[in-house]
Amino acid sequence: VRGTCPKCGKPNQPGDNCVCGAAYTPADLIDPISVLSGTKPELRTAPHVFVDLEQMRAFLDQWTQNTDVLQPEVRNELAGQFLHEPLRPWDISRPAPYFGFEIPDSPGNYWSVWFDAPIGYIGSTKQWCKSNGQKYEDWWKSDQTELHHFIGKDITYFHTLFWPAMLKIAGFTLPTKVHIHGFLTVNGEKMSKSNGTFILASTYLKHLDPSYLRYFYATKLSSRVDDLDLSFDEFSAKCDSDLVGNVVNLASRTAKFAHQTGLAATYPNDGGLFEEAAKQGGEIADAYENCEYGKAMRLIMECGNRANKFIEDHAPWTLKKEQKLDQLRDVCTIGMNLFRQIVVYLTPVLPKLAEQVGSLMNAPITNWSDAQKPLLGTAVNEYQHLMTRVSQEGIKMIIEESKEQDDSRQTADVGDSDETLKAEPLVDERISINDFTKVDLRIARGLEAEEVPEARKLLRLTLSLGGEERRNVFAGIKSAYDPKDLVGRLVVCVANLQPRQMKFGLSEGMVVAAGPGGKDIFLLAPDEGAKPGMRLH
RNA sequence: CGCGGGGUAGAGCAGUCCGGUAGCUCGCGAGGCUCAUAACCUCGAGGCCACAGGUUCGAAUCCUGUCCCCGCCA
Repeated sequence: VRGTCPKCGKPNQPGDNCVCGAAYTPADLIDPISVLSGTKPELRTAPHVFVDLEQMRAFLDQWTQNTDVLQPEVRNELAGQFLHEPLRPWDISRPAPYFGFEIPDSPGNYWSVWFDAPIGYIGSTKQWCKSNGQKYEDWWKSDQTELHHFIGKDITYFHTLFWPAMLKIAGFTLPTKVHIHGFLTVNGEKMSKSNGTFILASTYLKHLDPSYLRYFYATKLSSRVDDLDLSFDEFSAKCDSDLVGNVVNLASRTAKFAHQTGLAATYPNDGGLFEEAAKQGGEIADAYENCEYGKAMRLIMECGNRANKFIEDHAPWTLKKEQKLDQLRDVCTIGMNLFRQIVVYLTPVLPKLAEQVGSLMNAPITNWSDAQKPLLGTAVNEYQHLMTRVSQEGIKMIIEESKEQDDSRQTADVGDSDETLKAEPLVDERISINDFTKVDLRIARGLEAEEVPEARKLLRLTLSLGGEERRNVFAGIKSAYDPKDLVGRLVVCVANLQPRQMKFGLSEGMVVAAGPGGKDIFLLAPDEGAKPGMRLH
C-alpha cells in the first residue's frame, strides 16, 4: 500500500514511513492505493486474540535485564526498544485464510505463526521422547535442563520476550541462553537471486566440501550480533591458507616420512610446543563454549604456525637425506602429534577431518582430552590429501547454478530419466480437440472406499462429483492405496465412461492414475482450491 | 534529541570491560627453503586507532561533545 504521507503530504510513500522521517501505519495514509491492484484498500474489522504481555512485566524485566541469558547489546536493545514503555498487547491470532491451527475457541482465527512455531521446540522434543522411551516433561519441566536457542536477529523479540513469557506462565523450563546471530550477506550484499548469491545449501554441496564453509563461518563468528559476509575471495583465501597451507600442510610435510618410520615410543623433546598447545585447550574450549568461534580458530591457527616453524627449523627432509632415521622419526612424531592436537581442537567444526586423521594415524579422535596426550608407538598409514584448495571452478558453478534459479526464468533441470518413456512410448497418432473434449474429466471426492475381498487389484469407491451426483467406481489401485486414505481426498475421474457390469458390481467411471502398477500407482490430485465437479479442460 | 550497535594499515578483524612499547590473517616488497597442495620460514613497507576537547605521569582503551555508517521499531 502506498499513499500520501499524513505528516508532510508527500505523495506515493510506503505504508509505514515517509522520506520525511515520519512513521505511521498504512491506515494513516492519505489516499492509500494498493500497488498490486491499483484499487483503494478498504478497512475491515475482525476479532483478534491478544496476550496481555504487560502482565509479565516484572518477570521480563528481571529475566532480560538481570540475568546473562542475553547478549549485552540485545539486553540494551530490549531495554530501550520495548521495555521502556508498557508492553503492547501481542496479537496472536490471524483470520482465515491462514495456515497452521485454528484456535479452538475462536473459530475462523488461526494461531499466529510465532505463537505456535516455538511450541514446535517442545513438540519435537516430545516426538523424540516418544521414540526414545523418555518423558518430555523431564526435559521441559526440569531445572536440570540447559536450553539454548540459536537464532537470527530478525526473530529476536519472539525468543526474548514472547516465548519466555509463554514458558514462564506455563511453568516450563526457561532458556539458559538465547544466542543471536546477525544476517548473512554474500559478496557484501543481501543475497540475491539475480546475482547468483541466493545459494541453497544443496547447490553448495554439489560443488564444494562443507568443511570449507563450516570453517569460514567459524572464523567469522563471535558471541555478538554482527552480520557475517560470505565474500568468496576471502572464503577461498582463508580456507586455502589456514586449512590447506597451515593445518593440513603439517601432515603433508611429515606423514610421508612418518609412514616409513612410525611414531616414536616416547615423546621427544619439542621445546614445549605440545605442552603449550595442550595448555591452550582450556582457553579454546572456553572460546567455543562462549560462542567465540573466531577466537577459537585464531588460537588454533597459532598452534599451527608454531608447528610449521618447528618443521622448518628441524628440516625432516635433510634428516631423511642424511639417513638420520631416529631423528627423522622423532621430528615426525612431533609434527604428527602437533597436527593431531590441532585437529582435535578443530573437531567441532571439521568432524570429517577428525575422522580422516583418526584412520590416518590408527587412533580415532573421540574426546577433547585426546589433545592432552601425544599418540605414540603406532604406525602411520600412507598419506593422501586430507583437504585440497578451494576450487574456483566450484565457486563459479555454485553462482552460475544459483542464477539459474532466478524466479523470472525458471528452469528445472533435475535430470529426469527416460525410463518412463521406454516403458510406455509416446503415442504417434494425433487427435483433434474434439476427440479430447469428448472425455468428460471431473474433479471428484472420495466418499466411501473399501477393498473388494475377492479381487486381487480392486478397490470399490463412491465418488462425489458435487451436489448429489455420485459414481460407483472400481479402481485397480489396491496394491498402492489404503481405502481409508481415499476418503475425503480429491481425485480425477472420467465421468462419462460407458458404465460396465463387472463381477463385483456396476462400474460407472474411472479414476485416473499414473505409473506401471503394483506399489507404483500415483493418483492425480488437483492443486489447492479445486472443488468436486470441476471439469478438466 | 525514538532505540541499539559500530568507525583500528589496501581488505577482513583482534585489542576497549581491568589505561602502560598498536597486533593477527590476507594482500604488497625483499630474501630463504625445496619436505609439502603456487606450500612453508625470515625480514620489511604500510596506521596521528573517525574527529575535537577533558581526566591522567601515561588514552585505541576512561569521560564529554561532534561527524559518519549499519540495524531495529511487535
